[in-house]
Formats: sequence, structure tokens, C-alpha cells
Amino acid sequence: MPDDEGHPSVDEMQLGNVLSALSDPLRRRVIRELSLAPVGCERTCASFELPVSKATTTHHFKVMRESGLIRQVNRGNSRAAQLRIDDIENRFPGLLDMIRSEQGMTK
Amino acid sequence: MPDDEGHPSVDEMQLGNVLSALSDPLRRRVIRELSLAPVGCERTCASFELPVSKATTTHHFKVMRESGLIRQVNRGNSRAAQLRIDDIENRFPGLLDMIRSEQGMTK
DNA sequence: TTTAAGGTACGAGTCAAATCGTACCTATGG
DNA sequence: CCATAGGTACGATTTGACTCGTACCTTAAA
Repeated sequence: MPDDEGHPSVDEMQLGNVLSALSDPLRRRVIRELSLAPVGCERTCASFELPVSKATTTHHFKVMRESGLIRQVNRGNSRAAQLRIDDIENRFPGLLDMIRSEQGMTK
Repeated sequence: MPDDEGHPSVDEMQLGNVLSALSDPLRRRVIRELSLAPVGCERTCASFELPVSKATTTHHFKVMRESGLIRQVNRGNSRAAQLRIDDIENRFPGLLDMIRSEQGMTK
């Protein structure tokens, strides 16, 4: 059972949810940026400057959080998002590499 | 440019299309069965007996074909579907293993 | 030649996902 | 204290995906 913030444990991660989460270009862009940053990097939702409204941004981060791709922790004022690198790599080896090396996302 | 039957070349395969294709449980089931069968295995769409209409089955196979996951070749009467194992493994290493080992698909 | 099986094409319905605006909460920094 | 930045929650809209029925095509087999 996911914790009260919606994070599934490693074992609770479902391939279907992960693939659905990653089928959206904006979410893939977020995961890509996180996976390209130094390990342990933390970023706020807003820092990605997605070309959508605040409400939609929240929605996307919720999908990523509930699929297990990211962890969001309260940092007083804001919520820091971090990639669950080890969990993803354990359950779905190679997946992050695919996202990282996606073509046409150079921007 | 995809051939006249809608097959993209290896280089034309797009991560986004592949992930979208795999985000549907029925299509994942097809890919899973194909990846579990002997290499080079050919099967008709109908042989999967998806719990949907013929028209819908055609739709799902079109999505998989246009994303590059399968190849469909005319066999006179019917069209044989085969998994593009090497192409997938080259472009997206590890992806087939994920599908193959998905939990809760034992059925 | 007739029947049936495997598929496709089209239009239409339905439901989930993405999007937004607004209102609201919380903490930090003047 | 007050303004502001980062986020969430809610309801509403829109868009796209999945679905279907029907009509139609092609080939193999009876």
C-alpha cells in the first residue's frame, strides 16, 4: 500500500503505470532532466517550467509520484522532486537509459 | 519514412510511440506472448483471442506495427505478426525483458 | 462456386487523460 | 504583518484513445 503521500514501495511499482506515466512527452522530459542531473538532485516542480498551467504541472507530478518514478518530499515552502533511480533500475533495468538517450529531446 | 504497410525502420522507431503502444494492457499481452514464444514465431491477430471485437483487434495491431514493435506480412489468406526482437533490443535494450517478466500477467 | 475465416476501412459512441481557471494553503522574505 | 512563490484541490472542458457495428476485401477450403 502506497504511503500517505502516494509513493508506492519498490514492489508495488507496476509496469503498466510506469509505461503510462512515461508515454507523456512532458513527463518524459522531466524524468530525462532528472536522470541527466547529478545523482540525488532535487528540484521543485516549477523549476522545470513546463509549458502548461500550475494545475496541470501538479497533475503530471502526481502521476509520476504515484507510478513510483519520483519521490516528492516536503521542504517547508515547496516540495522537492527526486528521481527514484535505484528503485527504477532494480525493477526495470535499462529504462532510464532509454529516457536519457531519447532523440529529438536535445532542446 | 515507413514502408507502404506502415513499418518504420529501426532508426525511425520513436520511444514515445513505443511507450504509448506498450501502455495498453492488451497490446502488452500480445508482445509478451510473442516474446515468450520461440524466436521467429509467427501468429495471426486472431490467434491471440483478445477479448475485443475484430475491428478493435485490427486497431491494436496497427498501433504495434506503426510503432515498430511487430512486423506484419501477408501470408495469402491472413497476415502473420512477428516480434521485431532484434530491432527492439537494439534501440531499447531491456525493454522486452520488462514486458516478459511483468507480474500479474501469468494468466 | 460458394462458404467461411482473417483482416481492413469507416463512422460513431464512450470514457479516460490532459488541460485550465479559480480558490486556497503554507512558508519564506521583505 | 504583508506580499509572494510554490503547490494542492476542485470542477469543468476538451482532446484523444479504445471500442464497436457494419460493410467490404481476399484467399483457402469444401
